[in-house]
Amino acid sequence: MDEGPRWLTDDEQAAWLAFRAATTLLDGALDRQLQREAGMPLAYYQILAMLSEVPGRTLRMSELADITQSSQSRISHAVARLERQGWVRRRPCQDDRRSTFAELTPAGMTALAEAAPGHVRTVRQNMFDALSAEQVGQLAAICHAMLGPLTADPAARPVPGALPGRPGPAGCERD
Amino acid sequence: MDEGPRWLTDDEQAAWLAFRAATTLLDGALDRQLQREAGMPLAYYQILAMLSEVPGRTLRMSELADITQSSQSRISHAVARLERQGWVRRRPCQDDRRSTFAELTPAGMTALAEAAPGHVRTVRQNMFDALSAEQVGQLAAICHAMLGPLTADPAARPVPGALPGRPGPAGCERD
DNA sequence: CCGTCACTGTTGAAGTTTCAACAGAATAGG
DNA sequence: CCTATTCTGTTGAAACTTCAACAGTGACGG
Repeated sequence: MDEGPRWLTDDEQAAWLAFRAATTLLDGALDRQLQREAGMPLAYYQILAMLSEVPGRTLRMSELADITQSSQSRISHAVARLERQGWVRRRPCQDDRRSTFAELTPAGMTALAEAAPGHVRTVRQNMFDALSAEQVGQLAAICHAMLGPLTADPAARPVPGALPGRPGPAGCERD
Repeated sequence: MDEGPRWLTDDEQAAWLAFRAATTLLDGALDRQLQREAGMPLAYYQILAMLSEVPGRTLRMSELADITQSSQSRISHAVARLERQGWVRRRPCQDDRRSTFAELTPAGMTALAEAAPGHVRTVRQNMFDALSAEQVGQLAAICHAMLGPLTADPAARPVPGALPGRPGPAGCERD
């Protein structure tokens, strides 16, 4: 017989509330700082950041969606806006004509370079400056433990149809 | 002379990426589960949950905004929708006619009670089941450490000029 | 009393995300 | 070859959040 849900213990409840408060406030602080000083929301900054760290500064739309833990639709809308702003350019993929490349433009690279210091400063102030080196390690371990179920559970992933594992064989080569 | 921003160390960078991924995926999983099984987003569930845990199941709008770490505008829109749905009722405040009470209705209490088990199950599956008791304690300590700067920095709070402490005895000491 | 300022909450528009439906292209099978 | 299925990405509408402006109320000082 099912006992009903196992509610959270007092310790878990306390951790949960603190976790929710901290992540919510941090997200808001990062978003507001970037909007104010760089004119872009955090989600768009992360798109530019991911593109900047990849050879050719180019990724397929679906790779971008995977890396940023967001849906294809969201990426499509976001890249459309970043393209209007001149920070990203779309290019067709020759090997697989279903795919589209998103490429960071020089203007986008500049915008990212100007936004990065303020962003890192905000992350430091609200997170790492308050943590010991030991706590940083603990946090990494905790987050990796969470990523297990989170990446295994299909209901936890943004796009319903996606398989648990990555597409596997890399299809497209860039440039 | 400014050294430029202090970039993240490799350890910090690794922790940061894992933290971002874990919190983003967890948020999405919780939101999708509630939307699917209870027809409400996580933010609205939390409003109902906060109201349910308070004597009289009633809070002022601004208290609700503080507790849920959200803006007054967001609460106003959200309560408007919850009211249309019959889960919350607005009542005028006699003592201070600027204020408005938000009261959880019996229907809202029922909806919350039906949504709670699935929500707790999702939290367990994606978080606490993957963590040891020791890690739960570490996480709580880490989040409390982050809440220091996050609640101190006025730029980190949703509404500019809001009070630093909730029911704090010192309240608003500002001149 | 009056004027000024702070506080509370609402509103509408703009921006972002989600959702469902869709189209084009690759893939597998008969 | 032909068809069905899957993959990739886009689109428009609806939902949610943010932002700026606003109205009503309370608090304070002259």
